[in-house]
Amino acid sequence: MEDDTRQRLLDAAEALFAEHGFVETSLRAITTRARANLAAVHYHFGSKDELLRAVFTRRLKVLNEERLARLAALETGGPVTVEAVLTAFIEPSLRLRRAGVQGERFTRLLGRAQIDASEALRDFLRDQYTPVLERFQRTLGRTLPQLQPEELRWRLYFTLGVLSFTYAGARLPQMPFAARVAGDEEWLLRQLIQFLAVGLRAPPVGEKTEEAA
Amino acid sequence: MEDDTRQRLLDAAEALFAEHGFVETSLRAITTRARANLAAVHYHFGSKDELLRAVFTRRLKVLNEERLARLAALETGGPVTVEAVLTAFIEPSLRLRRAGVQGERFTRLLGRAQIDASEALRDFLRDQYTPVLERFQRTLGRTLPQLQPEELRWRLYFTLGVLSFTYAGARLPQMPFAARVAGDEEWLLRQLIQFLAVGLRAPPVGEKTEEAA
DNA sequence: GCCTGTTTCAAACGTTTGTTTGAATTATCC
DNA sequence: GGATAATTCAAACAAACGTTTGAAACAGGC
Repeated sequence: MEDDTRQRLLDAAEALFAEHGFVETSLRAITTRARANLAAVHYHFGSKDELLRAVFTRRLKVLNEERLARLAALETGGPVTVEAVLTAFIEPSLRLRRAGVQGERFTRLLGRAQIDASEALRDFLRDQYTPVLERFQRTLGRTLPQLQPEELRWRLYFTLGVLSFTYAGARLPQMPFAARVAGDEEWLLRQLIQFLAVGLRAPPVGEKTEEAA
Repeated sequence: MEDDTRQRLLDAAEALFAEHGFVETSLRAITTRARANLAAVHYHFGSKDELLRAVFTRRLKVLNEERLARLAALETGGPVTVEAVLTAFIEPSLRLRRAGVQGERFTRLLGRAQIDASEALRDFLRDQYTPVLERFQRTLGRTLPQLQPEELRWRLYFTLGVLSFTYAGARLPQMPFAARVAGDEEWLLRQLIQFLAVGLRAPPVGEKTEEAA
């Protein structure tokens, strides 16, 4: 059981980072939860920052590879719908949620990181995300040729905003959440795709399209 | 110049909290930037937490009151479009951005807080947001009677996700941001409303509506 | 059984944090 | 202008943090 401690540290860190954030989580809280010694973090990972990166690497690599594979598979066929592209991007992460409480914690951490992330982590995440986001944008642009590149980028930005916010599980007053999300990812996926697909497909703004009644 | 220091502290805290987050910002950094003594924070506000609340209160109160006033004004007339409701909610905050660098910092802080917020701040924000969100939901529900309450709530949730993400200014690889947002809030407003309005208006899911080609 | 490398452990390190204190300074009023 | 209150200031406080250390415990190979 040499790297059993390693896994327990990753699990504990993942849970606590997702729940309380990176800086608010102390190494003592992590090692206590993992039933490990305080120095174990530095022995196995070197520093707190590298522990955080390890938490991301463990799941993000396979996640984004699956996304890329799905997007690539789409383009071998004929024309592609917006819904299919969205599904290729969202479903892998949603499947992670379905897989268990640890996966759900990770997606929460992932959503948080998009806004929360400190300087150092941002570079790391950028390296991880750049390939899949560029591919995502390219595929989507081919499906929606009527959009100017800049307009497409903004709508992609909004899309990622919805996903980050939802994954992060931002608790809002009177909002659904706790009751619905747990164990009902199919409903959530359909809601997400329905909302995002029509938004992406909306006619370009150009001039003002409509206004108050 | 008794409460001049107070204002300078609020400005400095607002800027630093928005840029680096609450916990990552030390009182020493704040007081240095505000050209005030370290103890000034406790003299004027009592604690770091209360300083944060004061930063929010200063602008959030008038912001949400303006939103409520606009929504109320809408309902005096006849039928209301989704675009009008969205404008009533978004425009006041976007006007804050337009007003100057301090307003932009505040919206960034506001967007961050929706995800970042610690336990204590969450309760505070809930109290501030509950009235306007309930009103928002009620008005929107009347405009979109075909949506089940739960479906409406989710789409509202997605909407707030887009806004929080955009205000927070989450920097993504290859994403637009720096170039566009500054000084071009009209374009951003139209983009937001175009994207969100069609999403809110999308037909209810009920059964699956479409799938991969 | 001994040796070598890996892993764990308790203890301490130096910083930084939010907060408190009490005196010094400045403003306000009569 | 002297008394009174409001504000500023330098200095120190205890607590918590990430990190380091060096010895103890354990592992597997020969």
